Amino acid sequence: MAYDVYDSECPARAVLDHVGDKWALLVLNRLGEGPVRFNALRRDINGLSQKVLSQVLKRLERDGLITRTVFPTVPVTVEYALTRMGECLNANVGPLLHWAESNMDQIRAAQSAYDERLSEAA
Amino acid sequence: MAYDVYDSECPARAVLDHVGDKWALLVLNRLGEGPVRFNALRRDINGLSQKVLSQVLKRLERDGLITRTVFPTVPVTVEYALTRMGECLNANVGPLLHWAESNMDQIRAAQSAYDERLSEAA
DNA sequence: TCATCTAGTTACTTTTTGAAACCAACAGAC
DNA sequence: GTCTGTTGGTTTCAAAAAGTAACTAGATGA
Repeated sequence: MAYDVYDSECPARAVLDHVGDKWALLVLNRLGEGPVRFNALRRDINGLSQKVLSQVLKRLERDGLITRTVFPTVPVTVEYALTRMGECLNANVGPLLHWAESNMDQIRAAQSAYDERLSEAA
Repeated sequence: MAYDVYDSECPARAVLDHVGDKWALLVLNRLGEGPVRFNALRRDINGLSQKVLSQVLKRLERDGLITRTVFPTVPVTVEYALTRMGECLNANVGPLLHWAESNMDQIRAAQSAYDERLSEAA
């Protein structure tokens, strides 16, 4: 393996900086269902601001993970979609998000137990 | 599905905030190879500061993803290891990091192409 | 004429991050 | 004895990032 995410100098780390980001994960996953327009992404992903969304989209486009298509409608509409490489990545992202959703009960139990142990110790 | 990562009010989003973090991904993945001590993690994961590492470890421990074991040696040693749930999560994290490493060539090509298009347009 | 839609950008504030110093407690070298 | 290095952290402070809200343009509908 020529690339190593554990090495801060390795370009793979730079990509991890883009991909290992909660907003990027949500955007990728949302695009996995098909092409989506800018404002639709913003509305669907609760809490995502326009500024951060446009930054995330630019990074993902630069990395070749998504495409940006402008339609000359009035007003102009812009559609974002996964590239083949983006789809390939998303195949690994989906399980991560799905895992979070399906293990929440166990996680919440662990958090409660942890907090209780802390307050007992104090 | 009772939980929804797209909803900013959902606890699943809070967990995504912990898990969708480059440092947490690297820590989890490193622990996937077996228990590791604090300073070993810090040394192995290039660029990770003590402060951030201790924050990440606390969050992951609270979420029930890792265990923290103190050995009364001199000086004291602390070992971190994945719980069963952590291992389960890591099964989804590994492919993500591996994907980044094995697709770097294609990503770098996309970045170069993107940058060239930008400079041409300017 | 005023508000609304599109997809962003810009300015400002607040939060988070990262670098470095510091802590205690002990072992071994000098 | 005291200087260095080890352990696993916490604290402090400056810098970077993120969030909030306002603003852009150009056409549509009320």
